[in-house]
Amino acid sequence: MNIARDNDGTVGKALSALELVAAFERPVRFSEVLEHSPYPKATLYRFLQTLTNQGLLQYDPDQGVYSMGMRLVRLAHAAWRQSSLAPISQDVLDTLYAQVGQTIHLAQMDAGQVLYVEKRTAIRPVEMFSQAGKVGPAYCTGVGKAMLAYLDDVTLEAALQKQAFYQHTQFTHADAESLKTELSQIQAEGFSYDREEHETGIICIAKAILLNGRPIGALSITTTTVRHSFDDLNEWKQPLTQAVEQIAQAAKDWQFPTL
Amino acid sequence: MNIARDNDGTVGKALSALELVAAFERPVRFSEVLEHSPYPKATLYRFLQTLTNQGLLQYDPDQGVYSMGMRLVRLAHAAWRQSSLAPISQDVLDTLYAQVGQTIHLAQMDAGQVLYVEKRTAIRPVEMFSQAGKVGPAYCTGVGKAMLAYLDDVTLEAALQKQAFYQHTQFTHADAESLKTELSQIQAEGFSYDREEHETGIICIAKAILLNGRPIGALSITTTTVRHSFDDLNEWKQPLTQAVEQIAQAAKDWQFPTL
DNA sequence: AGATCAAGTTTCATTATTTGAAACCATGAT
DNA sequence: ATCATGGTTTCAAATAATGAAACTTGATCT
Repeated sequence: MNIARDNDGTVGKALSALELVAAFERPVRFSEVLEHSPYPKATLYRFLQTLTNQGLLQYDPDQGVYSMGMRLVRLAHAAWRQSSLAPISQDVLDTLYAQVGQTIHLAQMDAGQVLYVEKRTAIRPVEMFSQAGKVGPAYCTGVGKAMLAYLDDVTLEAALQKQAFYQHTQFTHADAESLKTELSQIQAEGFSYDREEHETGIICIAKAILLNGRPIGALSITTTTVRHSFDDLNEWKQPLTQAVEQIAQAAKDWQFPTL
Repeated sequence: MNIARDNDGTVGKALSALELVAAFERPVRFSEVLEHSPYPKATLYRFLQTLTNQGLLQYDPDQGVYSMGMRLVRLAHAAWRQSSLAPISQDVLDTLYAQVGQTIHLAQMDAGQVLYVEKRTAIRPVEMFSQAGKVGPAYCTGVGKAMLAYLDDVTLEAALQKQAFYQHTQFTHADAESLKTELSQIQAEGFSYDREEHETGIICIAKAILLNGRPIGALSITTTTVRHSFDDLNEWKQPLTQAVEQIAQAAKDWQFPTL
């Protein structure tokens, strides 16, 4: 959905410094960040200072380490309510889960990657953030391909640029060409499949959620090769389509609650 | 925990523009934001453009509206794992909830406000982000006062400055002086209480989670006046203390997993 | 103790970015 | 056709960011 996200101005650079800290999955020292940073010492230092001031990072003076700030959680809460499909999809997901009894994922796109915003599983209903906000690749997941299939040319090219095309399994698409061929097929058919492209034994059927022709998210039903065959996936087309349409309608209504 | 967060530089200003959008709880037009903004048209316009480029906002060209971007959710996910108490507290919270059977809140501090990061309730285990990331006042909640009580003078003053002291009920602290008196008492006693200060009928006992003398969060057990008296709250002192100590220990261990 | 070294912090002249008034453009209403 | 409204672009002036180098701190070694 997003195109460039290159360094435009100071804000872009500061945010890229924030991502550097995020990349570590633990609190980090200044020097550790510096090693991975393209910025000179003084510059990076000031970035981290500013980000800390702003609450996007927090600094522990005892250990001299930086970690991600809680302001992000508050902002994400706003993002969640304001523009994720999750809050308007709760009931639909519950119904769909009751119908099919398989793992369900609701995802959106962020910078060419898949971002999971909600799910339903057999174990522990939902585990807060540990689940939401997770990212995954687009080129080898059902939801990812479903959304890519409906992107306009410019956005698609930008997104393809960012795909790693890492060969997770023998079925993973190896390059953009191969993927593109499947994308047009997905668009024609309306459904996208993951045929053990991401993980052996895991398959899924997915469908994009469209609003005015643009993909605003995707919904998938996942299962294993042990429990189901590829053909079985098609039996869920009807409930999946219904759920997708309901979410699309809810999203439309949400756009302008005031008008 | 944070002090200033005033406009330092371009990053600070851009983020304050982001907050403007967040304040609306729906997608907004440019002109709506402009009305509430201290910045001139062209400047705000460029801020929103930059933020959109960076994925902190998203723009819907059909409706011409901005809303919070999904990159925030991804960043918050990192924040959540890296520096919230939630991931390391799961087991402790489960145990505590099993012991007391009352609503439990785990909170941290952000810019003088209370930020709820995890909870346990009777209904629907947890509701993802709709719960996490919520903010509340510090001056009239158990967790808020517990944390305030252990802040150093400078940080405390900055935090008090931000309290609204809105008179929610007849028991709400009306000013900083009155609150300060209770804070020293809380520090002496080690426990903080909400005696219907935020909402009539709702009471709680809370305790700060300390690391090297600094409050890194707080834990509370909430109930109602219908079910329990003020004195009853004290029966939870022991399990509450134990839970707090376990979380503090876990936080200490987490600081340097590599050493 | 003193010397050595690494990590973190500050300075300041240079350079690049941001700023915002005003002009411009697009769209829809009168 | 004209006017308003909301949105977008321009460009010289004002401001903020930059980064090499100097400095401070604190830990480790001799």
